[in-house]
Amino acid sequence: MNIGDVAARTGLPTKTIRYYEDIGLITPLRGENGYRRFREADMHKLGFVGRARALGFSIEECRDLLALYEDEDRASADVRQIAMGHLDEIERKIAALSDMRDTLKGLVHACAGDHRPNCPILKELSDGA
Amino acid sequence: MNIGDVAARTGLPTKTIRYYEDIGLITPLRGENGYRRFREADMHKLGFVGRARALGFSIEECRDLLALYEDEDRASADVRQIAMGHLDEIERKIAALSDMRDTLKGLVHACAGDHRPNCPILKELSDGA
DNA sequence: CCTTGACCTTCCAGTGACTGGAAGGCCTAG
DNA sequence: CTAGGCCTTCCAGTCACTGGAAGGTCAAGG
Repeated sequence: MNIGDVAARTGLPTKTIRYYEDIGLITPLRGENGYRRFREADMHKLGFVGRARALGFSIEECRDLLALYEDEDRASADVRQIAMGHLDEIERKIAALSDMRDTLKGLVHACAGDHRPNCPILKELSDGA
Repeated sequence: MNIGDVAARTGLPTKTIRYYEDIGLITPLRGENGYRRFREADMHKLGFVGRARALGFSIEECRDLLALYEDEDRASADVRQIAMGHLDEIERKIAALSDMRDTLKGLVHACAGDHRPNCPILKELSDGA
């Protein structure tokens, strides 16, 4: 299979697939014409990485997860630890964003949003009161 | 005032302050020795940008907000629109992260996390079921 | 046989918002 | 006169791609 077919099947852009080869996540074969030749296993790995990325795992976490996936003697505890670390990270991001949202909501609510210059949003940014 | 004092007072790293000059957010004066010389107005702007960044506004949004702040004839509606656009962005990010969190939580919960290799997290990433 | 257009290749540069580090000038205290 | 703590510029790296240029390959149609 050529890269275009793999892109269509996995939903990943060809650029991204080449990038994943660059950084050693996958190692497709090469045809005589220099084209990448993907096996089912390569496709499968790309799907795996795509789903892990969609859950917000970093590339390095994806690499670790892939390694665990391919290790028949893995301990599920190792997988779980990566997932829990990532879950913590996500919770922290959500908390930070929620704080921003609450503050912003208050400011937007307090702002008349008309033709006049008076604006509590700018006042807050200016004073930090 | 030298950059170190400004950094201490605003809480921004010196590197960041120099970067903000690079991209034209501030324009401190220069002493005969080549050192940056910051006026109160520069400090004030840096505080403004620091607070806007803490609320998650992008640098370009900060630039626009600063311009509005310095425009006595601004309409508060323009400020409000920037803030509301950013608020939307934040809500979308929170929603995306919440989805990830929910999925991950379910998977982490389903995983025994012991010495055995069987792992629903890997299974999900592998199958996308 | 030739051309067209859709593929594929590599390589380089840019994104956002910094951050780290090297190499070197300036300034004050002892 | 030296030590150290400032300051300067410039270059490179981060993360995970993304865009684009220049060029090779392949299948179909004339």
